[in-house]
Amino acid sequence: MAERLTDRELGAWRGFLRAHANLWRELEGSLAARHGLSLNAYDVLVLLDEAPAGTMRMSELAGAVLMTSGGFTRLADRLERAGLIRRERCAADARGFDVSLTERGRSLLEDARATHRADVRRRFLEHLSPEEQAALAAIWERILEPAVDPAASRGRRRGRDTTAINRGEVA
Amino acid sequence: MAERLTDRELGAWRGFLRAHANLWRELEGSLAARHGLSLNAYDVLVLLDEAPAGTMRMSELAGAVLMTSGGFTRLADRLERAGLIRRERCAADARGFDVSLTERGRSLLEDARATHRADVRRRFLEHLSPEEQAALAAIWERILEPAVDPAASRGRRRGRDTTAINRGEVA
DNA sequence: CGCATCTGTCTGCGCAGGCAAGTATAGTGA
DNA sequence: TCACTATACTTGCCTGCGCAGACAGATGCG
Repeated sequence: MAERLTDRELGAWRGFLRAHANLWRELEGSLAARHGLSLNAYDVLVLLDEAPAGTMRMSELAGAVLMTSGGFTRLADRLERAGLIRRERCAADARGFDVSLTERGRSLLEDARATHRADVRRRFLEHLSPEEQAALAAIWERILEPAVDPAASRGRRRGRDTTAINRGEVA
Repeated sequence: MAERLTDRELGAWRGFLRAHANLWRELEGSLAARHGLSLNAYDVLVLLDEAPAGTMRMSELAGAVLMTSGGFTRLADRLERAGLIRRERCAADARGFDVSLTERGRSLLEDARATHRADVRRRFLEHLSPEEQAALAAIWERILEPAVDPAASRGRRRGRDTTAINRGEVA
C-alpha cells in the first residue's frame, strides 16, 4: 500500500476539504437567506454580467459552473422562472440559446454581489496576507493545469464533457 | 456596493473553488470506479479505522463528514447493506449505535486507501513543496477557527447542528 | 440534393442528502 | 415517582443534479 500521509500532508489536504465545505455552506447559506440564490445561480448571474456581449450560450454557462448540460438546463429553468435571465433562440444556430440577464436579474445581482463580496472577504481573504493570496493563486493554477489542458498528454482521450462520477455499488 | 475584488483576490478565491471542484470530481470518480465508494463513504471508513476503540457513534460520524444526522443515517444504511460497517446498539445508551468496520469493510478500505492516497499525491500534494504544504495547513487552520470554535463571540447562539442552507426562491 | 453524423439542448429517471417531524431512550427537577 | 425536556436516530418529503436517451438543427460527403 502507498505510504501513509505525513501530518503536514494531511493538514494541507484535509484542511483544504474542510475549509471548502465550511465556506461553501456558509456563503451559500448567506446568499440563499438574503437573496434566494444558490452559489451556482449566483455564479451564472456573474458570468452573464461579465460576458462581453452580455450573453452566453447554455453550454458555455454549464461548462463554466461545472455542471452537465442536463443539470444546467434545469438551473436555467429556475432562473428564468424567477425572471432573472432570458433565453433567446440563437440567430446563428437554431439549436442553441443566447442567455442574458434581465433587468431584474441585473439588479438582484447588484445586491447579492455586495453580500457575497463581504462574505468572501470576511471568511477567506481577510485571513490571508497579500503574499499568501498570490501564492494561493499560483498553487491553484499549477493544480488546475492538468485538469484544464485540453490535450495534455499526447493521445489522451477527452471523454464526454463530464467525467462519469458514480457507478458505485455503495455510495 | 463593496469594492470589486482585485485580480489577486479573485485568483486566490476562484482558484480555490475550481481546484476543489475538479479534485473532488476526479478523486470521487476514481474511488467510485475502482471501489464503488463515494468520498464521504470512504471518509467514514477511514474514521472508523482510525477510531481508538474501533467504533464511533452515528452522530459523531455525521458531524465528522459534515452531514446532517438524517442524511448520515442513509449513508450508514448503504454501507451496512454493502456489508462494510456494523451498527450495534450502544450498551451505555440505548438510543444510540456503535458503528464499526466489518472485515469486509476493513479490507475494502485497505484497497481504496491505496488508490486514494495515490490520487491525492498525484493531483494535489505533488504540486506543492513541503513549505507550501505547511503554509496551506496553517492557512486552513486560520480559516476554520471561527467556524469550529464552539462559542466564539460570547453569547453567540449555537443554532441547530447544521446551518439551514436553502430556503431560496430560486436555487 | 440526400443521407450520415455531430452538436446543443431537453427530458425521464435515479440517487444523495437537507429539513422537519416522529419515535425511543435519558436525564432532571418537583 | 412523575412530568418535562433533551438527545440519538429514523423517516417522509423535496430539491438539485448526474446520466442516458431523445430530439431538432447543423455540417460534411457522395
